[in-house]
Amino acid sequence: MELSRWSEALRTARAGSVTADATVRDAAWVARCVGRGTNAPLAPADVAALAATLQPVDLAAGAPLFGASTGSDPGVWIIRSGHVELSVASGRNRVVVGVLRPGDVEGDIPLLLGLALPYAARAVDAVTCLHLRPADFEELLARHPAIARRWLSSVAQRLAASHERLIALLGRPLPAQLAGLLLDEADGDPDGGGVVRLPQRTLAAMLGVARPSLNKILKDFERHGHVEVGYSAVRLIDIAALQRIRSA
Amino acid sequence: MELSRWSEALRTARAGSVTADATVRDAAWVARCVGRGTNAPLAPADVAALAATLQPVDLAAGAPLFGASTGSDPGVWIIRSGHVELSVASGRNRVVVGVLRPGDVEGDIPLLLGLALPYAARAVDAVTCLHLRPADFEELLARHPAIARRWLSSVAQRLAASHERLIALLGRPLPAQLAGLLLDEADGDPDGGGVVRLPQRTLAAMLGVARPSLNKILKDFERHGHVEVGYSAVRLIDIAALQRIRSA
DNA sequence: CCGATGGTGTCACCTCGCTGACAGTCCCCG
DNA sequence: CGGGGACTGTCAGCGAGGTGACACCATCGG
Repeated sequence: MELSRWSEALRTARAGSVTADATVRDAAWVARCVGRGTNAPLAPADVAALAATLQPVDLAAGAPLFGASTGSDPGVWIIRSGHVELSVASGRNRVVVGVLRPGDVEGDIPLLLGLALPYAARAVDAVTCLHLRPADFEELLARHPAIARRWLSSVAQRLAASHERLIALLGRPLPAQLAGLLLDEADGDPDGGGVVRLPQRTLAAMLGVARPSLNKILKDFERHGHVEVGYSAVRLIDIAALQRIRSA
Repeated sequence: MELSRWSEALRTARAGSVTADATVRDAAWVARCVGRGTNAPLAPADVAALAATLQPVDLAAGAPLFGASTGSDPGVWIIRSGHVELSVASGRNRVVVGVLRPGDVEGDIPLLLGLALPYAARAVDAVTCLHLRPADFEELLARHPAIARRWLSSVAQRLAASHERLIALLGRPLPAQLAGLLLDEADGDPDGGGVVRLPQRTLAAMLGVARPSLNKILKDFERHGHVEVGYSAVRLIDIAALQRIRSA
């Protein structure tokens, strides 16, 4: 059925530069559906309780979790400590489309849809996580109705959030789209304004826009003091101004 | 939080022609998330069994189900017979964004997200349906783990399908976008090729595109014998050709 | 049966963003 | 501590699609 494009990225591994951007785009959007923060299906207390039941997995920096090299291992991953990098092969280079942090839950939605994730995951530093094989996941849902109920809300909220972000992009001027994207994707950072740690190429792909066009707007924002453009990173300075531009 | 735009349509009832299109657009996309066919959370057998437990509701043609006049009645609606029209007020006219058919399930996702639907529903002909108030819905999920489990898959699939359709639109030439939209939204009709029963204005809004631009491409399709353009309806003639254009 | 309402078909003008290319800069790996 | 691969910054030319307006035609309620 039509859902198949969720994993088109992995299947169509051609290196053509046109499809490469499509691959990055799909993966980047799917990566926004990770269970995180208030949208995570499991509360920290749940995770602690489950750690006793389900075997934790320890990984050294650089070890792969799923995708490509591991032969695409289905199941749900729950990060307890460390960071995991989500990347997609595009041509002969790797583009990072997201990073998992402690508390994040990944893999449930592809499991529910019966599809593979369009990206590969690799431990950045030492990582501790829980891995639920599909059978474990089913048992978890069957034995803990309260968790199942929260998981339902979590899935709905995560998909709806991404859905809504996409709708908000349709048919708006590029500056408004970009401001919205930056605000949505900003990492809540220690020091005030957030940071978006993605290369301009990925940002452009997410908006379905050419990189030069995006760069122009970005530098424009920088000239007006709204953001600070760095290497593979954009720091948001004037949140209010960006919000104004978003809804212009 | 940002999910609020799901219902922005109803709240911001300004009649400005710019926002009117945004309203139509949002509503039309949300309407694609109705539980239908293989994505419905309930099998026909489930519905029959529940009919004994939960009070059915009968409505005459023209009666409102939810939205506007009923003061936005939350809950889940399950259509057993008849047709229900989903429409949104845009300026001082009503635009239909979708139609519910027997077996369709509507209202669960807004309930999970805690938001109102952005459109109003009205019975087109005599309608029989089941209405679950929020408490009924919770009880249904709590007492029938198997149904809860299927509901989880259903929600994931419906949102992912809409999500995926949106991604497929980004940055593609208009003809490809339109072909994709027509193929996705076509009503499986008795006689061979499907029909899309939406005014061009709604189609244009869904693509975030101006109506003249859409009309141009549509007439182009008609000239090539791919579709037949009617009043508030487009009949698909050459499915294969449209599929070719979609992935051009 | 008729008028109001809204849907469709089309145009000329103009803006926005794409194409494709090239130079400079930053990182990481060896 | 280099060197190659990515990433950023920028440009000129061009084409797709937006704007706003207008004429004509279905539909429906009275």
